[in-house]
Amino acid sequence: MVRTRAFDPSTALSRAVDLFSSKGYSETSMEDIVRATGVSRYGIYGTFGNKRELFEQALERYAEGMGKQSFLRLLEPDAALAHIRAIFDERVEDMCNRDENRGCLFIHTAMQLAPDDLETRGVLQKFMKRISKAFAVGLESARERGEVKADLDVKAAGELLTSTMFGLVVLGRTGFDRATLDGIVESTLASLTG
Amino acid sequence: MVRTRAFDPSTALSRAVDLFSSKGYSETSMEDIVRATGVSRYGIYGTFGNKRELFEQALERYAEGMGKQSFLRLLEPDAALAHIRAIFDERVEDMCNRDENRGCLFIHTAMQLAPDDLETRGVLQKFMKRISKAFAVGLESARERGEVKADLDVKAAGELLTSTMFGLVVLGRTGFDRATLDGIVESTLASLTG
DNA sequence: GGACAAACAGAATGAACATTCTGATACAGA
DNA sequence: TCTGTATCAGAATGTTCATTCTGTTTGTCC
Repeated sequence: MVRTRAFDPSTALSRAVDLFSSKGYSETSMEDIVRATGVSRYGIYGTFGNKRELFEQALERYAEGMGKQSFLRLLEPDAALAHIRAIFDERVEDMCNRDENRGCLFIHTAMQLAPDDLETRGVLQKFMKRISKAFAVGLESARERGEVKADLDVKAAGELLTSTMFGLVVLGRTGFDRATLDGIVESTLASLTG
Repeated sequence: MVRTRAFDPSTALSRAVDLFSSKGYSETSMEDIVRATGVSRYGIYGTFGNKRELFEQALERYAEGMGKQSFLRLLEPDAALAHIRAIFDERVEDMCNRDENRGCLFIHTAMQLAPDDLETRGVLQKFMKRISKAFAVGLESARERGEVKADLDVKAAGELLTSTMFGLVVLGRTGFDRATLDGIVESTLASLTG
C-alpha cells in the first residue's frame, strides 16, 4: 500500500560520502545533501536519522568502498608490490583530478574528531588499522616473492605506508604537482626494496 | 591620548593559533576566540579584521612558530640526522599529550581549503615547500657527514619526510599509541640510512 | 581636574544551519 | 476507481554564528 519511495538509499548514501569526503562533516550542510541527492529532507531524515547518524553510515560506506576498491587485492598473493604501487598511484591520480575535488573522509574525520568522541575515534582507528594490516599482508607476500628487502619488518612498514599515504593526500590537497607526488611514491617504494 | 589597549595582540594571536590548529577554521567560532583570549569582539575585529583575516594571520604565525621551533635548526650543519629525529619525536610527543589536544593547522587548512581559494592554497604550499626544503638541507648535511645513504636523493627524501610527518599527525589524532608512532619514526629514519 | 576619543562589554542584526512540521501528492490494495 | 497512508516539497522553528552597533568606561593630554 501507500506511496513508494522515489529514491535509492544506497545511491543517496554514495552522494553523501562524496560530499563528506570532499568537505568534511561540519562544512557539509544537510541542505547540500538534499541538493546533491535530490532527496527531500523527509527522505534523508526518515532513512538515515540525523546528520550525525548519516555521517556514521557514510564513514562506514567510505571504508567499505576503500577496502573493496584498493585494499582487498593486497590479500591476494600475486604481484604484491605492484598492488601497493597501484594503490598509491590511484591516490595520486585522484588528487590530481582537480575537477573532482576528492578529499579523504578519514583525514577529515581524524582532524575534526572531538577529543571526547571516543566512539568515532575507535571506529576510525579500526579502519586505519585494517589498512595497515592489509599493507603488511601485501608486504609479506612481496617479501616472500623477493620483491622487497628480506629483513623488512612488514608490520612497521605497513604502518609507515599508511602514514605516508595520508600525508600524500594532504600534499595533494595543497596542490603539489603530479611530479612531486609521483616522486614521493617512488621514494616510498624504494625504501621498501632497500 | 585616549584609552590604551588592554590586551597584547601578539598573545591574543597565539591563542587564536591554538584554537585554529586544534579545531580548524570552521569549527572555531569568534565566540571561542573572544572567550579564549579574554579580548572583546571590538578588540578582535579592530586589531585583526574579520575571522578570515584573523585566520590568515594565525596561519602565518603558525608557520613562523613551526620554523623557529623545529625547522631552523636543520639549516645548521651539525648533527643533522639527530635534528630530524628530534622533529619527529616532538611531533609524536605533541600527539600523545592528549590533554593538550594539539592538531595541525596545515592539515586542517589543506583539507578545508575551498577548491577555488587559490590564494590560501598558494600560501600553504609555500610553507610546506619550505618544510620540504629544510628537510632536504638537513639531509644534505647528514649525507655529507655520512649519516645517511651516500646516494640519497635529498630533495625527494625531504618531500617524503614532509608527507610522512603529516601522516603521522593524522594517525596520532586517531589515537594510535605511542609505540606505533615511534615505530613509524624509526622506520622512516631507517629508510634514510639504508 | 576635565574633556575627548579610543576601547570596552555585551546587546542587536541578519544569515545559515539542523531539525520539525504541514499541507499536497501519488501509489498500492480493495 | 476510490481510499488511506507513506512520501513529497518546502515553510516554520529555534539555535548558532559572524558582524555591527550602542552606551559606558578609562587613560591621556591639556
